[in-house]
Amino acid sequence: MTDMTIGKVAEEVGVGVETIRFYERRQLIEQPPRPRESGYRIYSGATVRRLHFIRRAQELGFSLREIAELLALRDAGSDQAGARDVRQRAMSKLHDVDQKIDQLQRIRQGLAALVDRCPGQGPLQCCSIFDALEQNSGPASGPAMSEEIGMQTIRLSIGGMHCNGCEEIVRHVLEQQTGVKGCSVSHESGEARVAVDESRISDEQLAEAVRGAGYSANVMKTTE
Amino acid sequence: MTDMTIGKVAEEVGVGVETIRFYERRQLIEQPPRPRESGYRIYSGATVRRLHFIRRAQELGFSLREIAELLALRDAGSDQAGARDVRQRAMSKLHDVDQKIDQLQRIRQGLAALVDRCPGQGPLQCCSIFDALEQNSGPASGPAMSEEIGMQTIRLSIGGMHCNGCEEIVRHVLEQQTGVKGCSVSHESGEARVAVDESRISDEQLAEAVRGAGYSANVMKTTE
DNA sequence: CTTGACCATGTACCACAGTACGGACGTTAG
DNA sequence: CTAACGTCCGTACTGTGGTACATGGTCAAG
Repeated sequence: MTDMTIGKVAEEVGVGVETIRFYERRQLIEQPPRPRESGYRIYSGATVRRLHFIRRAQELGFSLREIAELLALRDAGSDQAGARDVRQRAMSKLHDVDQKIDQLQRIRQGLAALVDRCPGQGPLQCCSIFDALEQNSGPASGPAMSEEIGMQTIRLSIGGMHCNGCEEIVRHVLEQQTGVKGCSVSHESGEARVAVDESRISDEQLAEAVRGAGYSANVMKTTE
Repeated sequence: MTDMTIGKVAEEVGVGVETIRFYERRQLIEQPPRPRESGYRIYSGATVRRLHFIRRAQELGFSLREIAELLALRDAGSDQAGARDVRQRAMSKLHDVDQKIDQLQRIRQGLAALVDRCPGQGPLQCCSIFDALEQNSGPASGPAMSEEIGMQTIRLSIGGMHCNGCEEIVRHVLEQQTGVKGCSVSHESGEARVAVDESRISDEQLAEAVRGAGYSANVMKTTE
C-alpha cells in the first residue's frame, strides 16, 4: 500500500522493474525517497500516477522525449516563472497532436479503403490490397496531358489559420497546385473551397499540400 | 528504363540506396540479377513494385516484419486462406489506429482546454487538464536543458507573418529541418533566430524552407 | 585518358525504448 | 535460521529502421 517498492509499482503500472529505473535515469520521474537503510525505493501514489501517464501517452505515440515535455508542461503549471511559456508550449503540443491525428486519419483512410475493397475470401488474386499498395501514388510526374473535364469543388477543413496572412498563404499554396482553378479560404470558418479538376489532382493531394505549409488539413466529404 | 540500377530505383521509390540494400539483407526483396561483370544490381519492374508496396505498407503503419509476412503471403501464391488473412491483418491494424485516434482526440481536448484556460499570463491552475490520461503530482522537477555546443545562431528576416499562428508554422518548419536544434520566431519583429549546426544545413536552405511555407525569407548577416 | 558520378562490400554507428546480467545485499515466510 | 525472493548498481546487450563511412571497382562524358 503505502510502502510501494519498485516491484509492486512495476506490476501495478504494467512495466518492468528495469523500465522504471530507466525512466528515472531519463528524468521522467524523480528518484523516490529511500527512507530505510536498505536503500530500497519507496514510491508515492503521485509517482505511480505519473507512470500511468507515461504509459498512456506512449500508447498514443508520444516519444519519451515528448512525454517529458508534456510532464514539464504540467509541472510548470504551478511555477510562476515558467507561466509565460506554458501557453506557448501547450499550443505547440496541441499542434503536434493535431498533426498526429491527421496522420492517423490518413492511415485510417488508407486501411479502411483496403479493407473495403478486399472480399475477405477466396484466393489472393481477388484481394485488391496488394494491387492498391503497389500503385505508385506519388506526386512524381503527374498525367502530362490535361483533359477539359469535370471541375469540382473540394472543401477542406483547415486548422491553424489565425489571421488573414494565414489565409493568403493557404490560398497561395492551393493555387499553385496542378489542376486548381481557383479557391477561397477563410480563417474564421477554418475552411477552404477549391475549384479543381479532379482528374489532375486528388483531394488528398490538396490537403497534403496545405499540410506542407504547416497547417492541418482534412478533406470534407462533399455532397456529391 | 530496362536497366534500372539501384540509384534510379531508389529515386523512383523515394528511399535511399542504402535502404534498398538494407531491405535486401532483411530479405524483403531478393537480390536482383547482376548480369554484367561490374556486379551492378539491375532491378526488374516487379521488384520496383515490391518496393512501392513496402513503402505504402509502411505508411499504413506496418512494421517491416509485418510487411515481410504480407509479402510472404503474396509470394505463396493463390492460397485459399490468403485473402481472408490479409484482410484480417488490415482490420486489426485499422482497429489499432481507431483506438489511437480516439485517445488522441481526448488528449487534444485536454490540451485545447489548457490553452483555452491559460490567459498566457498570471497564475495557472490548469493542471487538471491531464486527467484525460490520469495524473497529478506535487513538486515539479526542474530538468535543466542541455546547451549544445558547436552551434550557430542564424537570423532570418521573414515577411508575411501576421499572427502567432504564423509564428508557430514558421517555427515548426524550421524545427523540422536537419541540424536545427531550436529556434525562436517573432511575427512582430519579422525575425527568426535559429540555433543550428551549420555543418548540416546552410542558412540559405533554411530560408528556402521558410519560403516553401509561403513566407518570404532572407538571411540576415550574423552578428557573430 | 582522365574525371566525376555511380556502384560494390563491409563495418560501424545513430536514436529509441527498453532488457538482461552479474554480484552483492536486504527482507520475509516458513 | 535459512531459503527464496526482492532490490541495488552498473554495464552490456537487444531489436527496429535505417545512415554513414572507408575503400575500392565501373561507366560515360569530355
